[in-house]
Amino acid sequence: MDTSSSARHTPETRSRILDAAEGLFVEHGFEATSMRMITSQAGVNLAAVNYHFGSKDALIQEVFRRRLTDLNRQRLAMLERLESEAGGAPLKPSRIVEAFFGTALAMAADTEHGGHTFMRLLGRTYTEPNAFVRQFLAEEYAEVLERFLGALYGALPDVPREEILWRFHFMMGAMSYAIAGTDALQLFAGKFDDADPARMLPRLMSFLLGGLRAPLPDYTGLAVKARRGGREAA
Amino acid sequence: MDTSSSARHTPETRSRILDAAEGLFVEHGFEATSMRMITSQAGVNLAAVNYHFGSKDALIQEVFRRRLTDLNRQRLAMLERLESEAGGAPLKPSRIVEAFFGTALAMAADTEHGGHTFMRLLGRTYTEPNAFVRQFLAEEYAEVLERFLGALYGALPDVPREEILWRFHFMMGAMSYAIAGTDALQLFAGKFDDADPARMLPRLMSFLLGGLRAPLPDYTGLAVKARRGGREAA
DNA sequence: GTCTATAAGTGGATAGAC
DNA sequence: GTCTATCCACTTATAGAC
Repeated sequence: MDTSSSARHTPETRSRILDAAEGLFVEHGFEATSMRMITSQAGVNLAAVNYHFGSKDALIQEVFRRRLTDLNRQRLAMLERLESEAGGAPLKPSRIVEAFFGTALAMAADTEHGGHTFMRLLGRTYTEPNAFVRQFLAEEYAEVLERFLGALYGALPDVPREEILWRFHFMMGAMSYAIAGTDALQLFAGKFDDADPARMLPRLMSFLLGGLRAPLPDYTGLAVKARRGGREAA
Repeated sequence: MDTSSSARHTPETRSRILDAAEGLFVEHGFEATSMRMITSQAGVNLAAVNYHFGSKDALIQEVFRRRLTDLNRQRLAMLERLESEAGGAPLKPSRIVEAFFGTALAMAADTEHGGHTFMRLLGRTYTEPNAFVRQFLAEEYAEVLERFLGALYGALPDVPREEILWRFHFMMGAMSYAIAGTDALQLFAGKFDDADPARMLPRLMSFLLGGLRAPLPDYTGLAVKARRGGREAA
């Protein structure tokens, strides 16, 4: 944000800190990453973080804002292009899904400029315990989420909105694991022969669309009251 | 609350600590949860954790082991029952998926004995940065994962194993978000009208099976280079 | 803008009384 | 097994020199 001409002498310190923080947050999480780790990784002085960002929390926020603004702008632009091309007609669900998740996967495929690192971080942060981070993320996402859900409601008029909502949520979970799984997860470690990022998009898209267009669930036979305790053996 | 006023003997100190830790880990994460928070929530002395478990890391491990052993035993028992019922014939994919994810959702529906709390924690922990936690989880899951993947390979002989592997991974992501989403996520906050846990199983199952049985992705037009590990699927 | 030094506080872990 | 009192490594954040 600081664009004063006198600050020209150290133009990199800010972004060096952001890059270092991004990488360390992915590797260790927010709490386990100390200011000392960040500044030493970035090759800057310990006090620089507080000078440039004010606090650790503000730094975390800026790590997300810097990339998320761009990602969500891309998403909205893509959706608007689809809508103007369709000229009032309902969009194909596959195009909507691709506009939302394809942009994310494109960013995740960029290993050179930190996009991959960031998307791993983002995927995990949806379920982040830190309340302030979740709150901030929800605000950053509010508009784009509203727009894409609205587009899906229009594209799938026969599917109850509640189901679309849940399925969109499931899709976000699948995507997070898709990105995390290529290198972060130990669970499937050594099992994947083919983790080519270029194949991830068609791979994930098939799965997502299959799930989105699946037959609606059958709720008949469910007790009205929620059952609890899975212990029972019929 | 206080059961005995005379003797401060608390034979259940261990489990009180485990319960408190489980809840606080979900709410704040491992790093942000201090021993002092845990012991004060459990109503026991600070030193009790180190006496009973040895260290904070060992406590974390025990929080998982206590429930995961049971969950995975249920899963394997369910799978074995399916296999013995089928008598050598290949299983239906839907039954396999239900055996794995249905047991997890049943545990997540149990809000009274902490199952719900634990499943939220578990879902997040697959992508946990803490290496020691991930490693431990991978070991706990090794057998059950091997067995269920094998069953799916047999049930879907025409689908390349690599695709099944990825899709299973996607399914786990969807399930994690399904469980987390009912109360942890802020992103969709206020949007869900119907978060009835009893409806979650059919809801999620439709999505998962739709994704698992989706048409295979079309890789034509993608560059074949940049593959690692070298094994080519025929 | 960058640095050193330090303040003010929290973390996990333990020794030793009971 | 449970408790108190404590150790000290390590945290974020800041004051003030350059």
